[in-house]
Amino acid sequence: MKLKYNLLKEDKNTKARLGEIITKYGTFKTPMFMPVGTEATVKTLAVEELKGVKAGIILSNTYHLWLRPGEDIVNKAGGLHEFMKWNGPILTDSGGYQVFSLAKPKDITEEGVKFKNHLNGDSLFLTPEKSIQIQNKLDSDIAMSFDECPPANETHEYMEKSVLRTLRWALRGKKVHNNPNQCLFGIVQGGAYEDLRKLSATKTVEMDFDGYSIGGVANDGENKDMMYKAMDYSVPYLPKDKLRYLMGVGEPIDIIEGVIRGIDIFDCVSPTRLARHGHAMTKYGKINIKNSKYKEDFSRLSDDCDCYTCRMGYSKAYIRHLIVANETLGARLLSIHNIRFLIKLTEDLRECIEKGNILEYKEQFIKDYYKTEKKAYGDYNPNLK
RNA sequence: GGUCCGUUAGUCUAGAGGCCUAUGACGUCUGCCUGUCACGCAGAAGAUCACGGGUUCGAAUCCCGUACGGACCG
Repeated sequence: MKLKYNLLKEDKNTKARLGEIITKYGTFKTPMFMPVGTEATVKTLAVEELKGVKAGIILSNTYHLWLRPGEDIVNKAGGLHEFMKWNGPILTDSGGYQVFSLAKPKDITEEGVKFKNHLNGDSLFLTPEKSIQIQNKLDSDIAMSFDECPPANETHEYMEKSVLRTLRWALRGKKVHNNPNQCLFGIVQGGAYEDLRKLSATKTVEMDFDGYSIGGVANDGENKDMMYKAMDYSVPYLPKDKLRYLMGVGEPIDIIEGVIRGIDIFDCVSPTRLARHGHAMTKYGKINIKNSKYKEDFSRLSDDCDCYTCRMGYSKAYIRHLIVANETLGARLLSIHNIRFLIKLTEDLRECIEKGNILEYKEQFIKDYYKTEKKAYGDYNPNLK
């Protein structure tokens, strides 16, 4: 059975929407944040812990599983769900993002992309067809089209060429897609160029995918305007009855801005990577647990957090000790906390859509979060309907 | 008691008269991380080169003495 999206409610004041996804592996509400499980594991977390943070769906990665252990082994295991014992929905990224970070511009051709295996330097070639075939075998619930993911600051000339190629690649992938249990999403590209986002979105929608994502926005963290424009220029052309996915985005404010702009699901490595690097996300900004001021701070990470780490009452001092001592439990406790923080954020946003107060929520969130967060949150537009 | 060896940031260390306002690692401190090449990356602080004297234009570096540590001999 393929996934089904039900639009449950639209916000009166913004483009935010409440929905639900029904899959063979369960149902979850949107907006939703997807933890990233690149190597068929959300780093440091066991399946029980993933359930504990109330993850509705996770993301895994075509590129990594292709190289190791290989899609055939995953297939023999009975597919990705059975292999990793996660019986909830899974989305697989196409490998586009990884490949383009490994490839040189000259190695991107119409046929596909030549690049070096990051594990052993072998020369590899990935095509749209190959990416989809691998994903078919991985047997994820949602496969992503193989797209080119150029930096948002590329020239209009290059971006146009790239958008057109990504459209041709999407069609090629769609033609070979062959897994009745798996749906396939198209990806809108075009950087921050209004005409190209429109072109990319309308042409991708014409191909009639099971859902749509907006890509190419998580390349430049400094420039939030570009990200917001990319959404504003794409979303109007996406059908209301299909899921919308903003790829790679996971800063809390960006999730809020995304939901307000009509996005349903997000993914990001930040909660787990930040955790491994010793940071905890809180409503008052993120904290660096390695800072010496937490040495004797026996309070929990957050007073109103319902994650396992906080419920247990693990203190900042203890978690700091674990991170400093390079003990894996530290990364695990922080990963649990951070993922739960982002999923809870999407739960709050769902409640806001029910109540119709998402803009007030955003204002309050910014006040709290950027009170301590040093990085300034620049101009933003409420993006009213 | 004698002979020899050693002593450089919190720790281990590079150093053989000018390239030393002293190297590197670990530790400490701070920052960064947005479809994971990522338990990673960047930066900072931290040393009167054991102490005192001497040789020399110039000493962490050579000489003498002292202290401390070690080895061997009485």
